[in-house]
Amino acid sequence: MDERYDPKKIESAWQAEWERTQLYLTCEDPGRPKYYVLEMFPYPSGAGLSVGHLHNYVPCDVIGRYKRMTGHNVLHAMGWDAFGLPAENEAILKGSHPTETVPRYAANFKRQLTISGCAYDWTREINSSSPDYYKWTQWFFLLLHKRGLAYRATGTQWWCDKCRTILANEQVVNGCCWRHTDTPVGKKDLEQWYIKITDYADRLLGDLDAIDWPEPIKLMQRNWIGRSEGAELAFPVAGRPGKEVRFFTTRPDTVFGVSFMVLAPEHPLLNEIITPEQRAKIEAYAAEARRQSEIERMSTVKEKTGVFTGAFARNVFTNKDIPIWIADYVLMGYGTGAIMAAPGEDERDFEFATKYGLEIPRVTASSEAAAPPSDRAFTEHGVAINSGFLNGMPTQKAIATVCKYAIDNGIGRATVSYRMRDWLISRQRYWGCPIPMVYCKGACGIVPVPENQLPVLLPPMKEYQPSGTGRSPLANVPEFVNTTCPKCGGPATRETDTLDGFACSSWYFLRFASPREDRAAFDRKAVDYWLPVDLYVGGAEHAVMHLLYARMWTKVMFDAGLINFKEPFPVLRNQGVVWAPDGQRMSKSKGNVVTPDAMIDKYGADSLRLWELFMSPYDEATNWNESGVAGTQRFIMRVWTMVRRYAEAGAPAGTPSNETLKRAHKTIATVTDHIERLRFNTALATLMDHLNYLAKLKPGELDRFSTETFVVMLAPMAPYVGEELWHAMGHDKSVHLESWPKFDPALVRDETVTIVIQISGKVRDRIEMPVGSPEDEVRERAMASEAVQRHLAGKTPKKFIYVQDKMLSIVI
RNA sequence: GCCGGGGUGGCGAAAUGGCAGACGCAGAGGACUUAAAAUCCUCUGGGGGUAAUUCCCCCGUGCGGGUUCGAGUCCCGCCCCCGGCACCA
Repeated sequence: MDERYDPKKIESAWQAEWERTQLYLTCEDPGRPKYYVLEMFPYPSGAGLSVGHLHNYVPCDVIGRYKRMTGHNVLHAMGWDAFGLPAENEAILKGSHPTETVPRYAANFKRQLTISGCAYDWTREINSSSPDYYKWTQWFFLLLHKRGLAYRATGTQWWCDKCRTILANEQVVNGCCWRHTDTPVGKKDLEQWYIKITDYADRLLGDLDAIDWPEPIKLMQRNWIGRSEGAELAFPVAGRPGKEVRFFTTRPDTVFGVSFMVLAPEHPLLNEIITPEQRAKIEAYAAEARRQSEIERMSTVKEKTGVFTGAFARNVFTNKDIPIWIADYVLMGYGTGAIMAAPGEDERDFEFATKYGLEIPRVTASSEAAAPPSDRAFTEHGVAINSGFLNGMPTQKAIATVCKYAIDNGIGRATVSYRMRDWLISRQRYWGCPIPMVYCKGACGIVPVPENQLPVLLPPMKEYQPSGTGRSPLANVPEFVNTTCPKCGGPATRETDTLDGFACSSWYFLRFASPREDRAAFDRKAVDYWLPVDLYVGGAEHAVMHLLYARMWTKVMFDAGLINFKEPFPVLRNQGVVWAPDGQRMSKSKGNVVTPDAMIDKYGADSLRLWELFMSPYDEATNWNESGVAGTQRFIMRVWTMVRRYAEAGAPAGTPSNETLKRAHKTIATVTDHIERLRFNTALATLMDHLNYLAKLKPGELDRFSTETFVVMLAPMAPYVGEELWHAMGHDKSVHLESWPKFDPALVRDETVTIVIQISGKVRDRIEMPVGSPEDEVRERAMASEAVQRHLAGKTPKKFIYVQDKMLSIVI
């Protein structure tokens, strides 16, 4: 054993050895419980991995190694989320090509992960942009299509001038493109593919209750799905037989107070109902709303505006004709694109009615006797007034009564509305998975590519940049576009859009179970064995989109009988963001990316890993601070010294002192508990504390049990040093194949405890007592204390509160 | 504006309602050394009392209240920081 710790020397040697012995190769083994730990797979960027990435990968690696030591068969693999905007945009920016950059960047990530000592089974590496992967992404799209969950629709979509492409609703941030936050988006009409995720809204919502996820993430998903109960009703358009305005309301009990209606400016009914005098004004307003920057239209501070259509609807409850307006605050994308306005009970309707001098009936009050406030809407639940057959009913009952009345009279029904919209999955981009659809020029229409013709290969293209026409660059490749109809054999064209990158990441967790399977997306037996994922870890920025899409696809697969579970990730945790030392996001453009390479070169991979674990709770955000790495390196050197002293003393096999033994068992108990709860920082602190004790022992007192269990517990966190020291202690087998040490509960228990004595809540003394001492004995000892007597100052205690083995509180 | 998370020494942070600051970083002093580095030892929230760094007291977890024998932790009201969402009928 070398006198000094030299990370460069041991790290490359052990890497080669682990490679040679295929230490991390994983196979199904029915004899052992499985454990599948998965990090959200990264997009391989040219900036390389940062120390921020490792704040996710190192803890997961520790869990993987720990679980292996506790007898689990662990699946821990890595892949690349390589298709999509980020990879394409980065390649464009550098004037290179994603087919060249992606493999290069991925190889660099792999190299960085390997030198960081992360134990992945690299034989399972996957890449979402390789044909043997995206063949099955296409297959899943066809599955969705077959099950009626993929459909084509014309949508008015956001358009970014800089990206020269269409954006999904989710990609519009504050009215600007999410990638060019200074570029307000415009609009373009296109026919595109949608995934009917709304069909799964209720299950996506309901099943949240059964999974172990951080509550804030669940809440964000609930809010995103945005379920609201209410009624869908219809009022006829006055003087237009057969025409009606359908609308959704959460407050059907206020129908008697509906004094006007508002349609979205894009509402298709408009053209048929507006009066000639109003047409010019309406069209100008609608054009304005459409052209308006979304910042303006969505601004909450902006005063409400609207235009009267000239048309009226018949409120079938009051039998009054009420004016129909349009306003940009009513959105076509939610509900039916039309609302009933009950200005007495809704704040926005109140504001609108006040501005335009519309009637404000009052139909809800806190009680039948009370008058509603005159200066604002009464939005709370209460009692119906001025409401015909609803009068006197509390809001809940009135809602139910109106819903029943609506069904009986053919006006509408109780229903549920969702805020979540269907997933627009088409991208007018080159770097994505081609959508396997064909448009027959004959009579067959839209025809799916037969499964045996998959994959539809992405054609090589030199000039792959968005064309700026709104069409995908693939439209410029005639050999790709022109094909024959799979049904009739006649001339046909291919779909030229590619799939949203989120499609690739909606099933990749299945692929790791059988990554080389070429007859199916996955091998059923392997998936039955490995899935669902036992621990899924990633950033909170994926709270809604990725995690909702992956959950939905899983449910579709379950429904299709392909898998036997409904939730892909029963346990989810979020790692905290590591900000740059300056408190900003690490990015290449800001020049503040700290790479693991630099840290490994300076301190060694194990020191870096320990600092990643130690610097903060893994799920909390923190600023990167290099000075701590020197501290964890110092810790490793002290462990090194301890083991060397142990080895030089001839690896004493003798019995340790009672105190040493107790400390060793307590350390095992605490470290185990903290790792199980992913409290890596305190797990390591416990080991440091234990080392502080062991390092003070004389060489002959350093016993085998304490020293060996220490190294075994350190090994998952610092795999190189763990391995080196384990071998230095005379073992031949890898430490990473050892069993996690067990503790003796009898040795963890203490015989005596320190009991805190408080007087009026202030600590005044501490006494040592045998564990389980009865209260009267503790009281007696406490009252005998000189400090207690001094603070009592002759007063008689009124009351004693005793917490067993912890504290005695004296109240005076 | 709404929703969520957070605010503890010079810094990163500990603490099932029960000894606030474990474990580290940085700093100070000392040992070793010709010297330095490394290493090891000691000290390190603020204020005060005392012969006493070792004994004792007071204050202290963003601010103001409250519950409790006891609050960093629970409740109410504010301030600030971070993230998400944007008139959701």
